[in-house]
Amino acid sequence: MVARPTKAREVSFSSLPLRQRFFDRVWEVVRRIPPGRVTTYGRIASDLRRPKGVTLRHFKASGPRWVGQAMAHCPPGVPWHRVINAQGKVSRRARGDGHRRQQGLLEAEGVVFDALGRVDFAVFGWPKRQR
DNA sequence: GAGATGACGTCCA
DNA sequence: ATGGACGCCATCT
Repeated sequence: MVARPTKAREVSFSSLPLRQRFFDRVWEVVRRIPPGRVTTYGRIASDLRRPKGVTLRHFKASGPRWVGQAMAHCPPGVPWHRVINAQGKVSRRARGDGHRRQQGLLEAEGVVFDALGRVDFAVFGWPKRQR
């Protein structure tokens, strides 16, 4: 899949955007996260295979954000709420209050947030952190 | 078409 | 600990 120059709207049906392919892979991973566990955008990105044509540097810098984009466009049935940021917190949305709902869903699954709104990855992280 | 913006992470003061 | 700048670029205004 060669990254073809996207001339504004000419790509509507020419091919499934590279982005869509990547999103599919992300959702596949997120679906495997068990209830009551959480993982991070960066962890998912680094676990996924880097798309061809994307430099390591680029992927490292943008991968996590692409995962975030994938979460923003999740199809029904994907436990998007189990993905949080590397600081152990629920990421605030630029608009809306989805992050509140997210924390609520996690707490309903037994995930505990400390006073600073952080989750202990040693307890709730997925995959389970080895030590 | 130009400019701003991200459901992030890392580094440095 | 924590606050701010930066990288990177596809989308959205």
